Amino acid sequence: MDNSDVSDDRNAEKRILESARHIFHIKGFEGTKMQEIADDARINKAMLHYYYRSKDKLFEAVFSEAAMDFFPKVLQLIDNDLPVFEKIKNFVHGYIDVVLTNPCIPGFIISELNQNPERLKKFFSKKQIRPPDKFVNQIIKAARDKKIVPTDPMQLMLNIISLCLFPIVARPVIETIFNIPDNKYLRFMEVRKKEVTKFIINSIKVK
Amino acid sequence: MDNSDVSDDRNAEKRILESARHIFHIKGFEGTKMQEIADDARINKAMLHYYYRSKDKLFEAVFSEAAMDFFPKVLQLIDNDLPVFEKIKNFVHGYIDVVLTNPCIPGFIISELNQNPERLKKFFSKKQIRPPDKFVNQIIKAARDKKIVPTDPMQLMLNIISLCLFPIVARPVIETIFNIPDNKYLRFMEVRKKEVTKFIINSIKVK
DNA sequence: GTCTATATAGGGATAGAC
DNA sequence: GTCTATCCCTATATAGAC
Repeated sequence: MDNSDVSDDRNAEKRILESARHIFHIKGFEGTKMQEIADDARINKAMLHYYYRSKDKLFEAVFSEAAMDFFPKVLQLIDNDLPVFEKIKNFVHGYIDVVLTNPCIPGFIISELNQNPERLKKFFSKKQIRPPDKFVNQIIKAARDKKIVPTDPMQLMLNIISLCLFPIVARPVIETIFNIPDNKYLRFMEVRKKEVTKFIINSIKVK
Repeated sequence: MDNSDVSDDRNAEKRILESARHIFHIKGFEGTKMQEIADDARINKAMLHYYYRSKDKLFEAVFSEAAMDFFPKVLQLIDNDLPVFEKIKNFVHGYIDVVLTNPCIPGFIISELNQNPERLKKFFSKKQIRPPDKFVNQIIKAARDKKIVPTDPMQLMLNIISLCLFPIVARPVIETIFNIPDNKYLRFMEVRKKEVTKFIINSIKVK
């Protein structure tokens, strides 16, 4: 079946960005060839340069888009008014869900940032990411009220994110050493949502 | 200062592998150019092909070396006869120490494996990595003895590894969003060793 | 806006002298 | 074993017709 017409009614510029996104996310900057993007968008290679002057510019568009989509979502899930244990459950479930809809993005961002750490600083100075004040205050207050044990909010936040993201970023490694077949991984992450939530709350809750 | 002679007395083959390791670890397969390796090894490009027929072969050497160095160390630290809480402390501290001596390797392995998941399967079938039986049995027994809460050993192991590795793999991201200057990161990881140990033991310990 | 053709450079690999 | 020179292909980018 050929679904050319389905895509063709969106304009070329959008199709290019879509293909670029798809391929850059999987193969990274160096691994991606302009020809491959052109083919995927069913368009001529020259068109890429017509719309986005260079490979760098096209990559920049894809990268900012990913970062802009990614960081605010963490903040939104962690920096709200839910009570602390509910918030943690909600974060773990919600965050894993969100990431699983675009499972390549975290690895893409991390890997490209290791190549070129300046990229993020440039991005952050433009976009101004604010610190998670509500979360920080909430953790300090919960400790004062003896609901949780004294905890550095930033270390806790890093723990939560590590537990959610690492299994997705390192998926191929984990599939291999834990011998999980590819088609069982989603199910594994479903189970993991509950495990991680329990693990975190267990650790900080005062009993 | 020129330290050519210091390195020159080791033979070319070793120097090449050393440079290849260094550059592949940082830039990955696609990002690495043979010329750059040659320059770094202060040797001619043709020599690379003389010793290691192709870029693929050279990469293969570097990758297996990294994997062979990396996976057994996890096993050695987690699958021994220490008592459970001591083992966890020992693992977190020892593992972070080991990884920090080669901080690029985890990201290198993860990222290359996302590009080509077959690589690890090939490697594992050769090298035969055994499962961490001692650890698994220990966790089951500790739960039976009510020393820890009932815990899936594999989920626990994944939790521990996530907490240790993610902050190293995602270092540039974390430095930026937590605003940690580059020269403070080692200190941050020192603090983190204790935090993570506490966090894990707190979570599973029966009080 | 879209295509073909082509310029230009870079990168992997080899031939062949020493 | 080590070097220079070179082959050949691929990749980014542009020129110019339509």
